[in-house]
Amino acid sequence: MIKNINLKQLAEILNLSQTTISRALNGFPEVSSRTRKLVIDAAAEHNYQPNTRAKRLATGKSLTIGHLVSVSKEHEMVNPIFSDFIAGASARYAESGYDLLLSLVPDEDEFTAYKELAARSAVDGVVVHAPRVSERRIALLNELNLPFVVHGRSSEAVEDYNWVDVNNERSFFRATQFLIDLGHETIALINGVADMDFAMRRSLGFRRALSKNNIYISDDYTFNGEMTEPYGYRSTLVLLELPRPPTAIITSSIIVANGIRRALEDNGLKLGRDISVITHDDDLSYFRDTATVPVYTATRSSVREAGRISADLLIKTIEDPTRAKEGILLDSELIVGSSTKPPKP
Amino acid sequence: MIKNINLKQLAEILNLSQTTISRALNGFPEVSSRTRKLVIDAAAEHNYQPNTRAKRLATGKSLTIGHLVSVSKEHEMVNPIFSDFIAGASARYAESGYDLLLSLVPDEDEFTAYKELAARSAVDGVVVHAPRVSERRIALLNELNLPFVVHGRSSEAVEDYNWVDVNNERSFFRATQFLIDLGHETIALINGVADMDFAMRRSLGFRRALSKNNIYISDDYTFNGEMTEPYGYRSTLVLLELPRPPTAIITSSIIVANGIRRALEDNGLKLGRDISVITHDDDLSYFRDTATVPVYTATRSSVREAGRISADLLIKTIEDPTRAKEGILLDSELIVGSSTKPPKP
DNA sequence: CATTTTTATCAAAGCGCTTTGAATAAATCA
DNA sequence: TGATTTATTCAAAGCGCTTTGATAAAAATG
Repeated sequence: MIKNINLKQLAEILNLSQTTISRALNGFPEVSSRTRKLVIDAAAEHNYQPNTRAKRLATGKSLTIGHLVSVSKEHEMVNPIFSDFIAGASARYAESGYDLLLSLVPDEDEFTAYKELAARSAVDGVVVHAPRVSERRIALLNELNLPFVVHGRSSEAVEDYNWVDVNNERSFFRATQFLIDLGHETIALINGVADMDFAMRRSLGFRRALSKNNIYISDDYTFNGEMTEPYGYRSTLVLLELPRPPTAIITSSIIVANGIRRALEDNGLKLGRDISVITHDDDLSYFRDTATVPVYTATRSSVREAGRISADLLIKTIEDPTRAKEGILLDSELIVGSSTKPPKP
Repeated sequence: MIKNINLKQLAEILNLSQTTISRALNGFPEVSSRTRKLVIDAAAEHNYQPNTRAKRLATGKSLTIGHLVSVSKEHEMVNPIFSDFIAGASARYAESGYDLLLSLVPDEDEFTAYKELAARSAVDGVVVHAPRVSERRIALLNELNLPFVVHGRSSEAVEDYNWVDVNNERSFFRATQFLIDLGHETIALINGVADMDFAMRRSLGFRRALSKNNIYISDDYTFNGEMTEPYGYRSTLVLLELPRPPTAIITSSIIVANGIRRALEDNGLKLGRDISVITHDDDLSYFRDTATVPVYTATRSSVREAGRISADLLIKTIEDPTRAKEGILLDSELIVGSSTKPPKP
């Protein structure tokens, strides 16, 4: 059985004080290089690692970053992008010695969960996922004085805060314009839940492109909901029932896009040829489109990269609390695939 | 700004010793009920929560459970089931006051990561994800004396260990038999990575059904790989090129199944009518099939439920280290959907 | 060479809890 | 009523680190 030793034992072995060992291992200058080498070697030999619990109490830091992911009660849905986001963030945390505390909370308990985390001083900072247009969590976290970074933005927030977001409005504006340029005039939007900030911004971009081109689309052509595959399927069926079905559909998630395609094919329609589709593509690892001509025309932006960048920003904020708040706007690419064609005459 | 107080301050406010307060809040019997009420009320009023760091050092427990998820270097792929698994586990941890420490590590660093976690005493136990047929982590964790539960099993392990698994062999045996009963004789298997234990067992079940029915299938009909959508697509294209394409396909993931369907449809074939498909369905929240007649015939088993059960087993093991090791075998249902029909004559 | 400065090391305090062992007050017993 | 239990409460130690302030030895200075 592998046994670990503690600082005191290592001190006895080396015949040095705990102070010196602690300093040697933490890179303080007031240790002779000979001693430091001795200490480092002995630590490696005896498999010494400072006890996390003790270190945290002594330093007053948690060396932990919290991610509270809320689980929609209605569908018990976990946003699938979060695993890739966290993969990016986790890599950055590891570099700086932070642990990642993950908590999936029913969305109605979200508020309490943040308060509790702060009260018991469990984390040095948190990442706010899935911000709404109007987001009470931002004010709360400021009140709690808990450093945070928002993945996304919250349009109605009045105070400054750190955020990392994709240019959703521009993204969907371009996507819509692209379809219009191809000749489409009846375009549907299958979007996320309406009060999510990203959904609102995408809707804005969509509508700006339409109005710029003097195209009017009735509300029958837009959908808001949790971005599941069946949601894409059902919404598309509704669209196909309309007196004048759309010739193109824009959607917010590749998972929804899969549902759209299924609905099309169930109705004997072919993606691209019969109805064009553009999706936002978070570049999820298990859907990564590596074909030479991608299946979907997409506004693509790596959510894993966003995770890395958010983690980086958060760590900087934690380590320098006086740091000015920063917003980082990532751009998405418009990747042309085979799901978009001019409308059939 | 919301300020939190500590035990000492609360003791001064109440004019009681820290001992009494600690005991009152932790439910010890030697506190008068009047005092206990006083303490609990004051704690609530002043928003007192014991400092996590201090509590952990004092108790010698981390009150934290680690999940190390390895990220395949090759595809940077994060297994999509893990978010639903963790959603289930997280709920159980919350009940008992455990935090969840998540670390996504490149698979070649996996071993070191466990060692480090144990050496610095950061967790009270871990969940082992994605066990291989031959799994060194089991011996390692036993050596480290770190409680653990394996999600899945490792067939070549010699020692006892805690595990929670689905009956993969039986599941795929039944699925295969179901296809054979429908009249299929040329059946393909698009499976996970070969050295994963679940993939091996599913393959076993598949082959057992075939040989029981005296059906011989060449290796050209079986695939092993990371379960992405493009993998399902590409494998299916290969199958369709065979001199004698399969009339049915079994696969290990609904995401792969999506790729299969896309490949079929790109070739003018219809799921079910032209080629039957059975998939294993982990009941992922964003793919949850709620149709009255499910799209896919599937061996379904909720991975979220598995998460809950694994968490429960791990907590029991942590709280009673002498507890005998336990294996929990979950069953999957064979849900008949519209993706399976008798083969075309 | 005596004095100041620098270098290297250490003992002890402190982080905010839990827990041990003692003390006091109240209740019960003989 | 005095002796014994029982019910409450408390002071102090301890968890394993980091950090402060002191000290001794070595080096630099005048």
